[in-house]
Amino acid sequence: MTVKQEKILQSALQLFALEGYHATSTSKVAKQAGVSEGLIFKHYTSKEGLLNAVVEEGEKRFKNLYAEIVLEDKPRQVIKKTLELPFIVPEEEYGFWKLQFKLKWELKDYNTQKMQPMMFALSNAFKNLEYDNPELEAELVLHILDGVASAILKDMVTDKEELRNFILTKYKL
Amino acid sequence: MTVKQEKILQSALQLFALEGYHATSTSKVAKQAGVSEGLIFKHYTSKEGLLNAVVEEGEKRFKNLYAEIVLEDKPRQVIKKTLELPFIVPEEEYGFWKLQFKLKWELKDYNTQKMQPMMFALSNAFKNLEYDNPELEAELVLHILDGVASAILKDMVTDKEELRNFILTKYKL
Amino acid sequence: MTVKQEKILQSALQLFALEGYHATSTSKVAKQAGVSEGLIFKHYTSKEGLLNAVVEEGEKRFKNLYAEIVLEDKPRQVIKKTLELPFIVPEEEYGFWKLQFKLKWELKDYNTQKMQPMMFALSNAFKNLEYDNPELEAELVLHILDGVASAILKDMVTDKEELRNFILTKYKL
Amino acid sequence: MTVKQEKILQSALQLFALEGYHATSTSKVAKQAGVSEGLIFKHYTSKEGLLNAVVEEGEKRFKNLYAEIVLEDKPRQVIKKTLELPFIVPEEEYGFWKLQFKLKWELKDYNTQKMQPMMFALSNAFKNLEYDNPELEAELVLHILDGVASAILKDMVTDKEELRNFILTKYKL
DNA sequence: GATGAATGAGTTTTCATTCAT
DNA sequence: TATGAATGAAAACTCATTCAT
Repeated sequence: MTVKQEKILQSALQLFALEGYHATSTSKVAKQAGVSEGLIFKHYTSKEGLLNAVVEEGEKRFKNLYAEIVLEDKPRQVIKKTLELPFIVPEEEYGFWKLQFKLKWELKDYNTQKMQPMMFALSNAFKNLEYDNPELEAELVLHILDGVASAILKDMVTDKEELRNFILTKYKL
Repeated sequence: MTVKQEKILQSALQLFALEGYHATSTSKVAKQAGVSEGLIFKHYTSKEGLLNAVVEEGEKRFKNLYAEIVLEDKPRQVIKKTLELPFIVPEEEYGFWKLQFKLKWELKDYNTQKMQPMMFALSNAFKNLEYDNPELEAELVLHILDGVASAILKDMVTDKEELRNFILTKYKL
Repeated sequence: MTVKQEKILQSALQLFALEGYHATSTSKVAKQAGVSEGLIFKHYTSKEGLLNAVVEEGEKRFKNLYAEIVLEDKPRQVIKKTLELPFIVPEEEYGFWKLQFKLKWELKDYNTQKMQPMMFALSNAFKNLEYDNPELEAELVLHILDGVASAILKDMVTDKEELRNFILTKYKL
Repeated sequence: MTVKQEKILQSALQLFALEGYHATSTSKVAKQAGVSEGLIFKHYTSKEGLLNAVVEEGEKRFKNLYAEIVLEDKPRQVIKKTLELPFIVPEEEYGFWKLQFKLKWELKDYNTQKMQPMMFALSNAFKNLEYDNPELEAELVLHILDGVASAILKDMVTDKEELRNFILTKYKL
């Protein structure tokens, strides 16, 4: 991965996040990356290829993010860490995550399996805590996660700390 | 509003929902609507104008949808009806609502005030039920609503009835 | 000639003068005239037909303008009146005359014969005044007329009165 | 400036001259230049950009044309060379100059300062020759220049040599 | 006489992609 | 590896014109 190749990926990430995949032209990406348009195709073969690289990068960061959740063995901690996820993402990364959420709607076949390991970890946690319906509890937590993260990324949450505490208290965490 | 003008709006709605705004060309819309491409511009001045018309239509339906929630006076009912929203939308309308969710991400300045009346109705309801933190309770309900609706529209919820009952039970409704 | 028909002609005149024939769309003309686009075609059959009407109107005014020159019998007066022409046109009519000058360049076959009667009157005048080369004198006067009128219409002449006197003095008129 | 870029400029020049700016489509220009339409926009960003390039080219040739007049120090020669200008332009260049005259009417803000250096040279010449009103003499010469050039370019002058001699004799040159 | 909905061909412009260097 | 000239297809949009009412 050369410096310019990296530059392209970063620019694509930023622009796709800001304007959406379809609304971003390869020429814009090239300009922002400070490279020739041709180079994008040398490195990523097509615009879609570039998108895939961006998505893969997303997957990597995704895995990083919930790695410790999946590995966590204290059930309370699993739930707590999941619900805290949207609050611990640093603001510089909002653009990146916004893109991931955007792509979930924009792409026909955006990998939906991604959440499976977390689903599994959560329902296990609820099982250990002897909740009546661990699977549904897990599902609800993921929906809350999604709803809260969406709101935060769209800058609709004014007091994040307050919301976080409120949610954690609700779940007695 | 002539028949053809209506036809254009319907086609735009459908295609924007299916493929996204940027990925849908005006020529496709025209073809699907069975009209000349020029007519789109006669009636809606630009592609963006057409989008605005679609968004306005969305706003209308939105208001319809939560009209009875806002007018409801029994606090339990306000909350119940809100949380049931994603489950009562008929499947034929999924395309339409998918578009609205998509647009929230795609548009630079998608009207975020839209939820204000519901926010107000909900926090009032929680106040009447003497919850400790009615505003935050209301906010959380809206985030759940958003998360659940997203999941349903993306066809990620296998047993909707089950999920609905589970959520209502959680809130003792 | 109905009121609306007149309105169309006036608007066409103004817009063709301001922006040029090709740069003016029939829809603009209709809008400015406050009529439906269809009406233009009812009355003038085509955009070119409208142009012809404008040109004919131009010819009429043209004839009016040099009518008294051609009829004038004192030779000095013929020359004087010719050279004074650009200075006596009222400023409200500049738009109209600008259009005529523009059309001379824009149209392939703008009637060039129009000047013939003046040419004739002028060379006669110079003949009577016993100039050596009356035809060429006449031609030059017409070129001066054209150059001066162009400059005035393009708003390049700051002191019209001064220029007028200067030219008349030159010709001892 | 690549070969094709040059080709585009030449074709534009020719077509704009022949048919006028507004009446010439970019596709025509591309076809005549033997390039893809897209290339025009790569090199000149817009149709107007192409026009600007054409105008600039005009300005260059313009400067060339009167360079030696401005540098001339014998006052008689300054005036003579000015008035001879329309007669020494080779016929192959008529298309080009026609365009320049056309544009003076077609463009909203065609640079009118262009004549300033000649104006200056001429009034200086007349001052040196102790004419009563050097500025107005200069202005008149420029109007004559404009009128005569217009007539020649519109092919309205049958005997150019005759006219040239006549004018020069008038000014005793 | 007048409207305005509707069209089809055309216009300017954008875009992803290729290729010689 | 990297450039940038070049393309062809498609995009958004305009325009003169027709026609039913």
